Amino acid sequence: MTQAPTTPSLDSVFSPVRSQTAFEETLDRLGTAIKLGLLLPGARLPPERDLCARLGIARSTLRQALTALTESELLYAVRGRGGGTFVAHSLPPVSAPSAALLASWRDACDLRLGIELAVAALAADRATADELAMLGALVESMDDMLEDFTAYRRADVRFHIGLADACENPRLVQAMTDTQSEMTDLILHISHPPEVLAHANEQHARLLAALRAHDAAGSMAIVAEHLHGTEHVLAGLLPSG
Amino acid sequence: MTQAPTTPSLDSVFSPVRSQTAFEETLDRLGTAIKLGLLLPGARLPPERDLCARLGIARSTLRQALTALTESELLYAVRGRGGGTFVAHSLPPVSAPSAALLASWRDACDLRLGIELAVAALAADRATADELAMLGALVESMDDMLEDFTAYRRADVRFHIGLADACENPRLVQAMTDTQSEMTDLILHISHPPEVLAHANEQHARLLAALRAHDAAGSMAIVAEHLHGTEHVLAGLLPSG
DNA sequence: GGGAAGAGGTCGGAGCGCCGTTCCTTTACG
DNA sequence: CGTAAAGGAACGGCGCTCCGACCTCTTCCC
Repeated sequence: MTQAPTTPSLDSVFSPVRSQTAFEETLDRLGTAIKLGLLLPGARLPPERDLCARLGIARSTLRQALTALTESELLYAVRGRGGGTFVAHSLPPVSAPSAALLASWRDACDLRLGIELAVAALAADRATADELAMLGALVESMDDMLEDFTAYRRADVRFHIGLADACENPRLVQAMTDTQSEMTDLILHISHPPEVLAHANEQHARLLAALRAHDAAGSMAIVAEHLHGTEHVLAGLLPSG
Repeated sequence: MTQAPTTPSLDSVFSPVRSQTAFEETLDRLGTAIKLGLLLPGARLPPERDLCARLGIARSTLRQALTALTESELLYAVRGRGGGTFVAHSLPPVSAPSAALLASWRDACDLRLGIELAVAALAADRATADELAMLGALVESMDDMLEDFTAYRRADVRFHIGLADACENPRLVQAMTDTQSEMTDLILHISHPPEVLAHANEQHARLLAALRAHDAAGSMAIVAEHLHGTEHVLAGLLPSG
């Protein structure tokens, strides 16, 4: 029973099935949203009883995650009526990238390339003038953040997720969020001089121009260039390759 | 506490966390691999004791999945030394696409676009001459399958996963497998006249030529065209949009 | 012929994650 | 001062999963 020509790897079929628990997944989702700046410092989460319903989990499970995040000082809770759970105002320093991530960040970059290319191509068709205007305002505001990398990075994440949002496809938004989160530990740990940020933001502006012109191919080319830039920066500054 | 400009959807952060069980995931993985033709009719699975180790689950859990697949007549078991679990020779007719899939297939197409674009771009750099030769042989053999859509589709899946394989990135392979599996129920349920298949296979050949020339941009353009083709076919033949 | 080996098939118990419910405590509002 | 709205805490139960030992069938090989 020999395999047909071009035998695809069955390794992927027989690779480990590792299902995260509801607790782990919740912890990851909320922690990532905070680190990415999707949940801004001081923001209030929905009440536990509402949130657990939206997440489709039991309140006790949700509380495990919230407790863990509180102990990590990413959240704090205020009791009593009008209270709630809030994102901490001063976040702890980001953790160093894990060994696993250092070993596989190139693979993650490949996935990111796909998502960003699709988003660029689709947004060229689907983005409304309003959405493009908002993204344009964001890019302009980023020109004033070149000295504050944390703020710049938060806006950068918003920009890329905003592009996905303009595609009207929740799964693309999710995929974009995932890739951004996977790379952010890496990105936050290497130096980004203002000139580099300025150059990157110029690419943002050029991308918006291409999107306004409904130029899918041009948008994709700019995005590819944009990603190659960060990839080279990472390759140069991270241990080994 | 108003949101910043270009408020990205927090819906994705607070959307349900639905963790599949190990049983469900295993069932899905194996069932999909069979339906996609990754596991050919008559192929023998690894012994249960080996397989559960590779999958990282208990043997009893694996057996639940195997039993379910046997009852669905996708597998059959042979006892005794030299026995094993085998893929059925005559597979049951594919199930009709679910309502959920019919409602969201366009979203799935968007994801597929991303994966295929990334694979095309990266394979233009990374595919070896050997890999391209094997894929070329596969494309040639597909010219003889224009009348047998089941066989053609199996080879088509192999081709696309083979491209991902050439990128040397297991995660891309996995992503490609996922997208192929998500669309295959749809694709198998609409008519594909030989002329359409011939045209699609010409695009395969053109793609290989572009890959041989290390022409990433050209490869991406061909892939985009290729996917738009099937998307239009689907749009024309599926209920509503 | 008779093991030994290699395969699927069966059972029972232990652990744990998650759920649902109930109740408590704190605080603000009227 | 009571009610409402929030977080905080405890308990019982269920289902999934794991582990391990054992059984049954079939073939190979001495």
